[in-house]
Amino acid sequence: MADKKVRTRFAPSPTGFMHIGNLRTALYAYLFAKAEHGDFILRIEDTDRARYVEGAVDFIKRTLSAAGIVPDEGPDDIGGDCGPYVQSERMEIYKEYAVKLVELGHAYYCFCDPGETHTSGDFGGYDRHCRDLPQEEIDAHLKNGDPYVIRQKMPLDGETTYFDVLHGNITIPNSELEDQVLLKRDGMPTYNFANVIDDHLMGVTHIIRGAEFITSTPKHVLLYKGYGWELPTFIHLAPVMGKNEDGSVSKLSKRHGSTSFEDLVNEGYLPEAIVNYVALLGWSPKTTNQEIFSMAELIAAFSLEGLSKSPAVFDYDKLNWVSGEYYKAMGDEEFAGRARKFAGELPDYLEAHWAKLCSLLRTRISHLSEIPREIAFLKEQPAFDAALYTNKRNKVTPEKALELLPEMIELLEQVTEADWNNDALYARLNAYIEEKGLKKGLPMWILRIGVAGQSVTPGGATELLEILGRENSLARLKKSLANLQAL
RNA sequence: GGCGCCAUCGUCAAGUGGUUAAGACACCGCCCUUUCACGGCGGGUUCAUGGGUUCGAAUCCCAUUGGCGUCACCA
Repeated sequence: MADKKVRTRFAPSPTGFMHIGNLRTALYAYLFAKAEHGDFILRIEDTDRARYVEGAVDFIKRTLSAAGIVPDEGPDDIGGDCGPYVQSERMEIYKEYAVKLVELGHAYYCFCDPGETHTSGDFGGYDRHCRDLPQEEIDAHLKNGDPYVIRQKMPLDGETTYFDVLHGNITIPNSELEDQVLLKRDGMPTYNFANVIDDHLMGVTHIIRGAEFITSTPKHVLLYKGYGWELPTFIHLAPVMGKNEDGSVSKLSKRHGSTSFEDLVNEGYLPEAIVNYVALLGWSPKTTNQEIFSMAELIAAFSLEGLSKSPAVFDYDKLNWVSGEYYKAMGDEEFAGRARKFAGELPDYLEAHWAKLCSLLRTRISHLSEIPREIAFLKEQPAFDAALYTNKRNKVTPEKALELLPEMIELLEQVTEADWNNDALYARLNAYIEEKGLKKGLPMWILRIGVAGQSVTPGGATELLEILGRENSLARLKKSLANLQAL
């Protein structure tokens, strides 16, 4: 038999932000669909009126778009043949199918008040009070317009088994299954019901979702069977974890830091880099050791076999590395443009040398929000300890600094404004170094510390001199010398 | 607690009965170098524990332990 066209879906509830775990689920569903030349559907599961967040649907669409995940079908302008793609707009459909399931004998009306206790001793769930109500009683309630819910009629014994691509056969005793509500008192379906109806009606062939649904899937399976529908293929993804202060791990959440796509973008991580990293969290390519992937490359490399069934810990170190790789591969001009708004207010001399500064920053930064810290010393010369003039390899000591700094200041004062650039300064200093028979690292170190005031800097001595400008540099050096002499 | 899922370096992971147990991040060392970074080279650390099965087990089975999930008119 010819394989049906693959259709996957991402079905978020509109809660206002895109958690990294959700982003990964969406990404895998998208990658699989595209790898199989199938369709990827976006469906909004907004059946919980209490949790609805205004504008959340647009937010989800914008986020997916920024991440490069493009739905083939979905709400509003996205369109498609299986709409509407927002569950709150499909209420008549759920009602119709719920009633149908009652007729099929796999569901029943329940008139119990939600406030009443209806649990039985050894069984934790609903006590099935209304499961076998006489038909006349049901009709009377209905005729009377009494509020009701529709519950699923679970098998009382036996077990339910289904196949999961990652986990193999999963079997749950039916005694664990509650007669769950399918249609709520307000007419809205529950997740467990709407999900099945929509996945079937929308022709979803592969359900890719989080592992938290493993134990509720038998309920879904019973629903499919109740209607006589073909089962989709299930793929339950292991969760994304975060590392706690004490070294333990738990499901990734706010307390682990920035854990939404939006947060990460705001911190200056490239969307492509985030997607790249997240793809590798719980999946690895089968035929390559490649680490850096474009979306097209991910699609080409993706297969279900590469999915991991154990939880993965979100690692900022590796994200930083991936992100750094993207910036290293980026052109100077594009980097300068993206980086500018992270730098804040800049004095004129830095504004003038922004391009140059960025070329130094680009290879030593993992995300853009590191920039203010990296360039703070350029805005204002930090106070520093003379001990910074100490470097073993270059034989640098504060005494040496005291000796050479005056000479170098004198030499630099002879350089004109017009010649004040990296190459000319370097040539000038080099001549001085050769004349004195010094090791290059010695005076350069002293100069760099003197002008920067900190041990680690983006760029070497002459590069910093150029960026700071003649006047500023000389002022800084003189100040550093004065401090040194005062000791 | 019942039920279920998971278990290879600190982290992401390859591995599907016979390997010196890949690779990447991080870490350490060396080289390069006007610092750091980049780049190059090298290094240490891993099969949770205990039983089986087998000539042989990270790979199969069982138990233990641990982690996680789930038990809503939330999704």
